[in-house]
Amino acid sequence: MIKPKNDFFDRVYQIVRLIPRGRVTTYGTIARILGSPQSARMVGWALNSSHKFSDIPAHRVVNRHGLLTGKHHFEDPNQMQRLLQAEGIKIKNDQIQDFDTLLWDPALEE
DNA sequence: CCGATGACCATTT
DNA sequence: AAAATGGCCATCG
Repeated sequence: MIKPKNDFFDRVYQIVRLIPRGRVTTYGTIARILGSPQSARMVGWALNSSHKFSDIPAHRVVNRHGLLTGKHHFEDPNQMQRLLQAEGIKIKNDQIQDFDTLLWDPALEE
């Protein structure tokens, strides 16, 4: 059987990887899907490790307000905003516009 | 080994 | 209504 503890990390990666292009999700949303609505911090930590991975579009993951809180952790802070804009997402002052529309919730899709 | 921190969110005072 | 703290799990010193 699987190990829930290690799975936490992996599960975050799975979900982030499944984020469609032009969409964004939040730490809290992912955490809720994982089964712990308050483990959003671990989601952020998982993304921190995701830095070493290449298949983790962390730029599509933002905080509850659609604010690019983690941009500072990227190779270049501007890159996160640039990537999102490249997908058709409009950002102003690190704030995603129409965030409510772009928000992708797996629970709603599946 | 123990203490502190971390890209957050929700609840309580 | 705003501010403060708790909670979650793992990694770093």
